[in-house]
Amino acid sequence: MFALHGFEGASTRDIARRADVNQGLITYYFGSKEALWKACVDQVFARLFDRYVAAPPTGTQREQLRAAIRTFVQFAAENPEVHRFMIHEAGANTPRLRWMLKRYVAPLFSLTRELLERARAERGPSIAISPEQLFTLLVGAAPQPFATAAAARQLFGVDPRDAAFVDTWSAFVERLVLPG
Amino acid sequence: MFALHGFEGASTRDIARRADVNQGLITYYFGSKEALWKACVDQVFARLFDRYVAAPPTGTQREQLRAAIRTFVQFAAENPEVHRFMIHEAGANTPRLRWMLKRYVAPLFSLTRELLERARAERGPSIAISPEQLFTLLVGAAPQPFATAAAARQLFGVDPRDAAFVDTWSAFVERLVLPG
DNA sequence: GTCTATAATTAGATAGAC
DNA sequence: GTCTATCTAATTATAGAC
Repeated sequence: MFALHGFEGASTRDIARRADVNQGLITYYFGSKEALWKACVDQVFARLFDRYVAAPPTGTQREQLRAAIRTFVQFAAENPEVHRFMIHEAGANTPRLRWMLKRYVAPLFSLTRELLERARAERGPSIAISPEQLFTLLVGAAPQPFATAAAARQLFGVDPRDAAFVDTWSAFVERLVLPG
Repeated sequence: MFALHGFEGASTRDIARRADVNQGLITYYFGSKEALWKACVDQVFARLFDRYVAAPPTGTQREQLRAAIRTFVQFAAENPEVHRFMIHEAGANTPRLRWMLKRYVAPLFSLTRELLERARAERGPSIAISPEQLFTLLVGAAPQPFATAAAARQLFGVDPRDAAFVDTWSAFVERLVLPG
């Protein structure tokens, strides 16, 4: 609900209804609407980090970078709400944004930067992208078809949730970062 | 306000306060909150189409495609709210989304497709991207640093509104689509 | 631990003075 | 055309029964 309607637009009543529980229980378990929101962010980023822990990268540095991109695209396909959380929150410099960036996004950027620098240090085709560009491309472009699935269906007549689409899209993003 | 907080999250009272007018005037001039939202979408897409009318593309088909990308990136830099509108609305298949897609986004996709196909028909380096991928890349990646400017400042220490940043970012997106 | 009931606030829309 | 005042409904949070 936060991903669909943003923090202000999502109502705790609707959230409770969707969860088939009483609205008062949100206060009982989380304390406030904001604490519930933070718990959602915690959960969704934990899902992302778990994925990297579950499938530790192997092979050359270039292969590891490619695998990391693929993992991220597949995560974005299954969890489009992460992108929506970011876009909803990143418009204004709120305490919620600073909390989410410091806690989750900045570490993710550091990991991305390290992967890229190691792949760059290797012999092979040159990689013409900065860490900031790579990260922005990943968090901006990779989740786009999944976060706007309703638009993709109406405009392109495709369903981004199809496994075939996810594979094709991931290959596309990988090729943007690692040509050849 | 709609771009920052989404349709449900933006209140007509706050909008009226920001415009230094009375809240009742929104009903007087627009009729409803939804009509005000549509007027905002009308205005912002008119700004985009005006830009293409003001600077009609010239040169080879490939140069025209490149110029169109640059125009779009610069528009996204100056109007980050368009991207936010899209992400806010495209999560669910609402009447508002269908209205915006049919009225503005579908025509934009058709134009993009035609530009790409004409550039493809020309001799020159091959362009390995489908119309759908190009469009998704443009509407997803190009506006990302501008729509999440607060995050870019905190994470990267750069201000996406700087003219130098916009130029560099546009060159990056152009190179993604048109290598070489 | 889960519920009903409700307090306090805020929402979009409207009525009517001027 | 712009304002104040207000209506109805929805919001978050709380109180208290069980």
